[in-house]
Amino acid sequence: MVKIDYRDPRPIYEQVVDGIEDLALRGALPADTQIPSVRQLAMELSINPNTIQRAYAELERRGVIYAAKGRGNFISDDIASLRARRLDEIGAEIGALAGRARTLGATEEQLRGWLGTKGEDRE
Amino acid sequence: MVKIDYRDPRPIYEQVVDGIEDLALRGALPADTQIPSVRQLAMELSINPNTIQRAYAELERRGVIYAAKGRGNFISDDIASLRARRLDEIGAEIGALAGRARTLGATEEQLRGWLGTKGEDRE
DNA sequence: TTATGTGTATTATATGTCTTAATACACTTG
DNA sequence: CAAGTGTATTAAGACATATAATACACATAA
Repeated sequence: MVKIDYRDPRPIYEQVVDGIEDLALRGALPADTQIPSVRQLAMELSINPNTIQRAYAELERRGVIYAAKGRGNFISDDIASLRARRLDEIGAEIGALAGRARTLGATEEQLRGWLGTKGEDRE
Repeated sequence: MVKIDYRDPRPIYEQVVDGIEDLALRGALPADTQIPSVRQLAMELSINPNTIQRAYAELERRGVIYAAKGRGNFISDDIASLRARRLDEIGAEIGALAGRARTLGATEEQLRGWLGTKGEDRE
């Protein structure tokens, strides 16, 4: 479901949040799919249930999952809008990095090259 | 010289490091320019000298400044290579974000648009 | 109804990072 | 020699993270 990297300086709960959000936004977990229970995932990852509880609370706050007391946690409907929002954020990050790169003297060719994979026009 | 933003979740010493590195890489502080002493900058920013000490140690580790005991701290020569390295890092970040954006369904047009300012070809 | 598995909330403890505080010492310069 | 530098050390507090141990309400299947 998710993997924890203990060399990653980010807190565990954040890695869990990002991991599940990633699966949801990519469509790997369709809407209304049930995800592991708090205790299940804690067992699987060998971490404390409270840590998963915190991660799930954050995922619910973000609208990635919804909780049904006594039944479990499920992937939210309307992942599309979450995906769009996330793309906006990524776009803003890329824009900021591009501006910073230009400040340091990067050329437009470099910038386009960093985007990779398409429109490369190699000589 | 540098400004601290207390709403910024990053530690103070890190903000100082990034601020001075930025000034150096942009060329705002030429090579061999003396920067404020540990105690001076601490006074100016109303923070503890130990925090500046830590920031300067990190800047020296990165090669942005060099220290001369009893005299002060100075901007390093060969800022050019540091700038190049930083641009490589930014390029890698942009590449990663671009890949992630494609995974979420971003179009090449979107990606180019996010780079901003040039080659927009607006209709 | 009961048992089991859910989500949820609470309190306590331990650990690590960040920051401040207070010194101390070696070095450079006027 | 005095003042200003870098540098190192020890202590304390605030805060975030994670674990531990419960407790309780709800849903579902036996």
